[in-house]
Amino acid sequence: MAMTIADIAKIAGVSRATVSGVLNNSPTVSAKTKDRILAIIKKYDYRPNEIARALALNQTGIIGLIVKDISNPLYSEIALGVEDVCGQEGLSVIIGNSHKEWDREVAHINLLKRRRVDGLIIFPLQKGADVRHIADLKKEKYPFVLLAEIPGIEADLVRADDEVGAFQATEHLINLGRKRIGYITGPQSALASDRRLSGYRKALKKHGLVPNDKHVIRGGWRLKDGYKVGKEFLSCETTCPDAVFCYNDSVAIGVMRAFVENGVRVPQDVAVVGFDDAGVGAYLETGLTTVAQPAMEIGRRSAMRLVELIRLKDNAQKPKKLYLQTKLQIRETCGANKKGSVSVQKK
Amino acid sequence: MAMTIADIAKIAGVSRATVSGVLNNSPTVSAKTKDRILAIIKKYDYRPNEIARALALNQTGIIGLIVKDISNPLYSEIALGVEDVCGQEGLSVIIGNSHKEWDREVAHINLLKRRRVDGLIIFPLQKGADVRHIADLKKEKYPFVLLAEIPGIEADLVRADDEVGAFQATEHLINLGRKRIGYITGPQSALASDRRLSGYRKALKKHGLVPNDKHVIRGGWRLKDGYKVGKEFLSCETTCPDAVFCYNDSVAIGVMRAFVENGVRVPQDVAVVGFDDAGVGAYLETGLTTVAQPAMEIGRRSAMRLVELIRLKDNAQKPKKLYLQTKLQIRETCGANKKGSVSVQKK
DNA sequence: ACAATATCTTAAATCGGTTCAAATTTATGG
DNA sequence: CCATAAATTTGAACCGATTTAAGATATTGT
Repeated sequence: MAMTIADIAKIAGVSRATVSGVLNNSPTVSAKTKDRILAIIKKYDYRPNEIARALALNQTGIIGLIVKDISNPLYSEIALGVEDVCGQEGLSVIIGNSHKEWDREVAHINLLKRRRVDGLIIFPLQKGADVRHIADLKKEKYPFVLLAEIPGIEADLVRADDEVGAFQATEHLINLGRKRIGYITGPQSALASDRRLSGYRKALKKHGLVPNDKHVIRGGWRLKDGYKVGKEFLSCETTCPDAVFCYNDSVAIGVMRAFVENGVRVPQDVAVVGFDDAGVGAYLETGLTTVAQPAMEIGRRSAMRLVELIRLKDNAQKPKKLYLQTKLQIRETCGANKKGSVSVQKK
Repeated sequence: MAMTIADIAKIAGVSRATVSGVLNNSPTVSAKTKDRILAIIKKYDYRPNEIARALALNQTGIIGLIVKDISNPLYSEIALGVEDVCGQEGLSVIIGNSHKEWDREVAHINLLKRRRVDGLIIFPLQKGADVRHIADLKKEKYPFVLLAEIPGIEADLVRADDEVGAFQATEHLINLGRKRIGYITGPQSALASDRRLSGYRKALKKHGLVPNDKHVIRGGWRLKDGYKVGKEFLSCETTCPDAVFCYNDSVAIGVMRAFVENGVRVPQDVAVVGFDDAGVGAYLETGLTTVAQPAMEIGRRSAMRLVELIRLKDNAQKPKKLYLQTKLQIRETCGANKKGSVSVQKK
């Protein structure tokens, strides 16, 4: 088996306490013994057992991150940000996928609590779900940060400012001279879709455009949802919009496909704007203009906040809510002219 | 603080050993006391401390997964597969990003060893790197599975069968009547690129086509690498290929972009095939034909193998190497006809 | 040189579980 | 009813670290 602190102590002819002192560089151990023991530790390649340490210290140095699906670029980039910050702090990250299933979300949280992780970052199920497990976290003062609001629960939160993002996108379309701007919503359960709708409406209002109910259509989150709505738009010629703002990029691509198939040109006839900028937009022949989520930054900031909560211990203070700026990524589906050279994304 | 096994024991009026027996449903504890204690556990919402458990059992129920960058769709899908299998086994997964940096890879492995994770799945740096840390794992009989070969180290491995994948893609191009088929390589350090080149060559050979050195060009892994090579191809008209097989999808998209910009039509003038099928191909206007990596399956199988290694304990047996089948995903850049009413019209 | 301090080291308790030989209780059969 | 076997339960050691009061050594001032 691996070396233990006792082995090192015996070899060095000191007590375990002294070795422990060296490991945690306590100032009370003399420089001489410290160096001597350090040398021994190195020589025998001794690696302190973090499990034993965690038990004694009552902290694991591990946090949990629960997302719906790590293979979704949005979440994986969030994860990257989380891991980045945590890595710097010496924390490890356990990832759990809820797959949008309540049972799995609960099971993951329970397991992570048993593992005594120091804190949790959770992208929770939202509307209509039983959220007692989250409420419990709060009651137990377990450090955690949410990546999406849960109605009825006041907790630390980090997310993109959807409303402003949507507002800016819509305003951009208006400034380009578009008059009949449509919005394709996300799935019913997505609060973010409601907020984006709200930003969209505010922009119309500000510029004196009258919202047309026919232009707000329930969509979804997949390409085919957008495609379907695109066909719908085309069927009623009189009200066909000259610009479409979409819940996300997949929907935007779907709606574009429907348009293009029917000879409707993007952006000449209809401009299109997506949301998320989740990796695809830049690869399209006609680059997709989209509201970029600061996904990496969401990950980073939520991790930083979580670290704060963990350090604070006595977190009696009020939860902080952080709304990060989106960035309108202008490409060819509206705004930018098609250029003769590749626009190479940095990153 | 949270309840401990001692608290439950006291409440139930039994010893800690008995409660422990209940938790691990040992057959020696009577049904009656078992039910009674179970009720108490539920009532007080007692959650056993997995840290203490890990210390006593000398196993953590955690595994480590080290990839280059979790925000890369290929790796995030692998991660999904790993987490899926591990979840079923009650294992948690710690993810570490090496960012292609040797230091980080080593640091992650070291930390995970200190955390006494039960095993590791590693996508390692390859060519030219110091791999002693991996060799050490083997020496210490630490259970681990690699997702890419390391020259000189015999270890358990799960990866896609690049060579066969490349062979099939190339053969497909040949069967479509293409005669001058090019290959754009990946970065120098990628062993996978060499294997794909080899598959490509075998296919040419099998069908009696003479390989042309001008058609194998060093590329890279980014869109702009492909774009650059595309321009190169175009500059020497006489040797311009009528089909290009690319190291990955990004390169394929880059080369397509170069072609399209110069009025060369895909697939009519030049067919293009990518590799990976990492999420983008299906979203393009002209769907990208590509060799799909079984990423999820790679994750699943590597996790399954790791679980085996962990269970086996005495893993004196020979490492197993698993090469998973790729799948040629035929879309419009070669092979499939564009679906829908509109054919590929110039804009 | 000696008492008073300042430095360093250690023994033992603790964290919250598991394990197993030994002790206790219950069941069986003659 | 008692001896014996079978079924349960328990006490104490253990996993590998940290922590702190107390003990040991070294240093200082006079």
